[in-house]
Amino acid sequence: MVATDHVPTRRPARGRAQPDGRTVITLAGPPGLDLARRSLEVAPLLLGAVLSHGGVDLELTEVEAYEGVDDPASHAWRGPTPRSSIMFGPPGFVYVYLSHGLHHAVNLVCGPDGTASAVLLRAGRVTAGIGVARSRRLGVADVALARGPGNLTRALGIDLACNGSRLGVHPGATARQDRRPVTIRSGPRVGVSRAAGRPWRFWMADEPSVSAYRRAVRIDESHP
DNA sequence: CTACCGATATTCT
DNA sequence: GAATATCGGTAGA
Repeated sequence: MVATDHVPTRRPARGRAQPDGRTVITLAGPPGLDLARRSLEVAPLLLGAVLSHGGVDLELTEVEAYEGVDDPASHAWRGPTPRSSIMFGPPGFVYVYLSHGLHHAVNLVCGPDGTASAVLLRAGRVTAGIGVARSRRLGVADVALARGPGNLTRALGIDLACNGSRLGVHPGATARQDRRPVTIRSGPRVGVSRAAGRPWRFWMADEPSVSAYRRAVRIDESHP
């Protein structure tokens, strides 16, 4: 087998390419959205913001905040590793990881450079490109196209090739199309066993695209 | 509602 | 080398 010594080139996902070859993910958020704030502050502001990639737009309906070295549930808890180092860098970048060998999950890096803070994007409602999203999620009801972090990335065509790419942020380019006031609820994060008591999950009330809560199997309440 | 389990990169010991 | 994991689909009670 003749293999090249070069780094294998991943097939780029659809979307505009950046100079580094990765694809662009954009975010249209509310006025005043500032990813340099800590994730706990940013997370609720992201509800209603519109994330775009791979020909699909979706309105975020469920997110979770993860802090860094102070948050036992964060991948950054034990300090930087090759996987988590992106979270320790400047805000406005994208952290993608592979979960359980099967699903990708996408986070937006927040907080000042040198701190680790990120918001996991858990669910959204598709507002444009629904045909593309359906083709990536065959047989799934529209309301569930981006329900759950793994399904959200699948609907958008986000995978590890997006890890470390810069987010195109457009604050003030809102976001919600209807003017209905949104009720935001918060509660414990999904599938988290350490620091399971922290109510750092935020979602829109009465929103059918929000994923079901699942408590982690193993619970360690010694780190509340 | 709960339980199981696939499948694998990354981290931990 | 072993354990873990920001999960999701399915089966069964």
